[in-house]
Amino acid sequence: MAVDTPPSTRAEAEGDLAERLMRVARLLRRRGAQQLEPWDLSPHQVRALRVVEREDGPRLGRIADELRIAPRSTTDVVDALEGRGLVERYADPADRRASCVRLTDAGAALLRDVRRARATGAEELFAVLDAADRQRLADLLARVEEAADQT
Amino acid sequence: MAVDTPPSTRAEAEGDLAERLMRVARLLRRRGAQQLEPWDLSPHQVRALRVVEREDGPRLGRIADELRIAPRSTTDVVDALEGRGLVERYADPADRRASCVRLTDAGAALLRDVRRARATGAEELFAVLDAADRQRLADLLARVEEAADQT
DNA sequence: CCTCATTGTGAGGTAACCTCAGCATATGCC
DNA sequence: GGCATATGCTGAGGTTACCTCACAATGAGG
Repeated sequence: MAVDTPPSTRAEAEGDLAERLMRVARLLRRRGAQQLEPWDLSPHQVRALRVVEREDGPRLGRIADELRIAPRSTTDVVDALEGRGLVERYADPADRRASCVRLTDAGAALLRDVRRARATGAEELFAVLDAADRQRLADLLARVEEAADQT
Repeated sequence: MAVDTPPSTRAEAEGDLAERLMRVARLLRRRGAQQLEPWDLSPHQVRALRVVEREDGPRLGRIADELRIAPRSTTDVVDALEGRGLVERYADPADRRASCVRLTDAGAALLRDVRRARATGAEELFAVLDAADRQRLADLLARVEEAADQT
């Protein structure tokens, strides 16, 4: 059915590189998902926790922007996290309409564990490369990323 | 709140590489999603089309395995695709319980277009790297992928 | 032939999104 | 100050893409 599998064309080679990268990313994501299975957290929830940590006391709206979901949906995400005692809401001192969110001790600890588990998974995956090759890989990716930022 | 941002630790460096890769993958995915927006297809539907092309007449169950969804869900995916005239079911000649799925001409054409759009997006993203660097990147990724396959 | 496994699908449930309406509060303008 | 308008969050209810369970049709093995 006219499938051109020979990976020799120029455009094909680009697609190949992209697909390869996506496959490795998938491996990484899958490993990460496995790692955080024991905690029974969705990737989105972890992402929310990370935003809360990074922004240190963001409002719900801020979290919505960061997660690229509707403000209304953020309410539910934070509710779930708060229900598990991982974060807590507190009144924004500067605006009485708004609530801010911060990590509880349990949340901070969990985030630390998740991060470590993830790093372990990554380390495992990249173990085939020696330090120099890992550095090369990181540099190449950095260049791509940087160029994309400016576009 | 005790966030260790200095990216100098060994474990941090691994996490950094992984995150960088994920960020680039996200750029790629986002570009891809934009590209196939005009067709109003979900990533999953495109994936299903690709499976149908690659396997050339797979049963529904096969598609389910490939997409890692329940067989029942595959019925809906194929229904949607068939409703748009991108694929069609036909009776499996070897087993009268089963249906197989094949691309229509429209489906094949669409897949071709999507592939081209994607390749264009990838080319754009990787344009900062010259051919040699792209090759290096592909090789590094290939080594990681290959090692992971054997694990 | 009679039992048991397998294939696809109808029915109905759940989780994570969404939009819209509304309340409480802030902000800008006179 | 007083009032219109914008903003931040949440209740209500819808959509989508999954899921499990039950079942009819068919295949396969004793």
